[in-house]
Amino acid sequence: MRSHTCGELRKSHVGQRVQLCGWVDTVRDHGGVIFIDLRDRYGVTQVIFDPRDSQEAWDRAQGSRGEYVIRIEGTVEPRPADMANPKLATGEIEVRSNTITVLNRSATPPFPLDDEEAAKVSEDLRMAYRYLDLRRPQMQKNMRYRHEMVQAIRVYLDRAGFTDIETPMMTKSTPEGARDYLVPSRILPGTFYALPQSPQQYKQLLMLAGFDRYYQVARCFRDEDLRADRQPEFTQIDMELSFVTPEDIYGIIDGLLAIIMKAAGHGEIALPLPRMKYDDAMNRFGSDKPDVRFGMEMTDVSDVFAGTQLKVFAGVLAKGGVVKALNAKGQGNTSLSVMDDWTAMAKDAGLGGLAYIRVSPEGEWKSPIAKFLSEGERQGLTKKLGMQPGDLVMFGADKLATVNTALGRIRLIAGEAAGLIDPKKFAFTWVTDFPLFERNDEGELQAMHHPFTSPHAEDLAFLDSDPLRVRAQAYDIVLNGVELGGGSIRIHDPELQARMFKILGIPTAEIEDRFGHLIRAFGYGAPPHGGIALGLDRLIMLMVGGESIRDVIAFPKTQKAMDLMMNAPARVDAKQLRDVHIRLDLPVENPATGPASG
RNA sequence: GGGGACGUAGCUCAAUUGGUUAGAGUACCAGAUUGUCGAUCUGGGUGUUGCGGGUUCGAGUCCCGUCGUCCCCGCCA
Repeated sequence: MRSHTCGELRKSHVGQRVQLCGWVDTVRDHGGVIFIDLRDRYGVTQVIFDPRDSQEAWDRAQGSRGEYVIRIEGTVEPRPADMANPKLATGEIEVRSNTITVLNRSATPPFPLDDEEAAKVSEDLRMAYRYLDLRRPQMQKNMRYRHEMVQAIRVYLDRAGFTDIETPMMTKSTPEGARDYLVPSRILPGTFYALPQSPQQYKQLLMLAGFDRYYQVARCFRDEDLRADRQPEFTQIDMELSFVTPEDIYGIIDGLLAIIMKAAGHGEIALPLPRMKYDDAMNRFGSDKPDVRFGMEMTDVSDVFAGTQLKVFAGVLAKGGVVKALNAKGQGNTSLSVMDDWTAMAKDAGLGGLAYIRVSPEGEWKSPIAKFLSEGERQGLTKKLGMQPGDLVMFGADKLATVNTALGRIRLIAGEAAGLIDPKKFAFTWVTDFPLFERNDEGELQAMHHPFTSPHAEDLAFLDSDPLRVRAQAYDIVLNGVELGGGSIRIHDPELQARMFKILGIPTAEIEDRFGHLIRAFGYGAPPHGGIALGLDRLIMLMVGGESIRDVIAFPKTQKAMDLMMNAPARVDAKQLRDVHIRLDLPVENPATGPASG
């Protein structure tokens, strides 16, 4: 139907007879001559209709409206030099047309389809008409980027000897971790499949099967609450390798990320990517996914306050807590109302409050705590924090973990407020040596990563005596404060795996029921192996500078996990429920509300 | 589950202390217009103020409930 796309005609095509197809972007009717900007995913070309060329074509052009689908035939002509449009790649030419076919008409779109206007439109409307939203150049670009990056990843991994293997979407629920999406079985009444939270066990079994290097662009499902960077279904670049150390994984991912940065047009990055131990990440940045685009690290000032008159700090230190500080350089003029907001945030994060000192340009310390500070403490703080006139210093005092987390959050918003975060910068870091276990709310041990994660060999001695001290061979890759992915070296020894389950307090019968297949498999010669999974949506989001992974997913869900275009989830027929042996037990208060079937 | 922001024309927004017929830009429709490219000019308001209830002489505005979207906390091995 077409000889060219709407993005490719140049001066070199002048004189050629061409056929173009696309959507009407705009119609400019001058009474005589009519201009139509014709758009497809490749670009925009100006088409000119003159009644002297063809009255019939002119009539149809005049009747065309935005988003009509048309096909035109015409001759490529140069534009007079002063009428070229530098905003268009095709701006030096136009197509003089005497033939136009309206392939399809369009209703008036419910919102403007140009990027600038659409950015202001409420997101629910864009989602309800996602197919129109996707017509916008920005969304076309995002989807195209996504495609190109996945292509680059596949080529890279193929060359590195990886095999792409699909694993089941209908699998078995594993009660740890996230809530599962369940699929009822019709054939076996009362039983359910679960959609995979990740292909974790399958990929480990593939190592056992001898597939050496596996990868998959894997869809994963987690029934948890949504965020800007979390969707109930998302995509991972999932991989697993046999006979590897963490170094091997770092090397492969470093190379992969370098390729992706290049494919996204962000140039070369220095390799190897920087690394940081988990403890350092927590102590310096207060996060296991530190944003290392800027400094403003935490400093432990407990020693400065060793004999302090300040009761709050003294009390914390007496109980074995710490006092840590952030110096927001040059932010001494931060308003009290902002400080109130940040204090509320600190309290929300578990601190009793947020002590702070605003240093005036003259060097005067303006602070509710200033009068309690001794000269020695003043000097100690000045020296240790490099305090200068105009600085803002904030303190957190509590248990180490609480202070770290709370000040870590304050660091991010204070850094943002101070304009320290360069949105064009890409700062990667590995975070290594995660703890193997953590305590949950009930005080029980649970696996920080997952129960198949291998402990550090040198920490094995503490596995029973001091499990919280045991480090895992687990690692995350972080970009600009976003967790891009994580993985670990797995346990391949069935005895150690059984020991892990025991330490985690999983009863023997339950181990057999939930993991018996895995332990049995590991009894048949499991190679040492490890892997990693990268969140593809987050990666693409960061590469295209998006605010949310919804920007890089063609058909995302809302915060209530609804698809506003399909109207999913929806009710189903009683017969469908009977087939899968399900009887509904709905809350009584408002049975009429909720998503209607449709 | 909790905290916060928002909901008025197709879209983005305005509307004084609760006060007359709810406006503007844009889109849309009609007409004019032969070099525009955010075309221009003239004319046209197309509205269940998300929904339900309440207070009031009178509600877009106040109160209660509810629905929806977004951000954050919890949650996400």
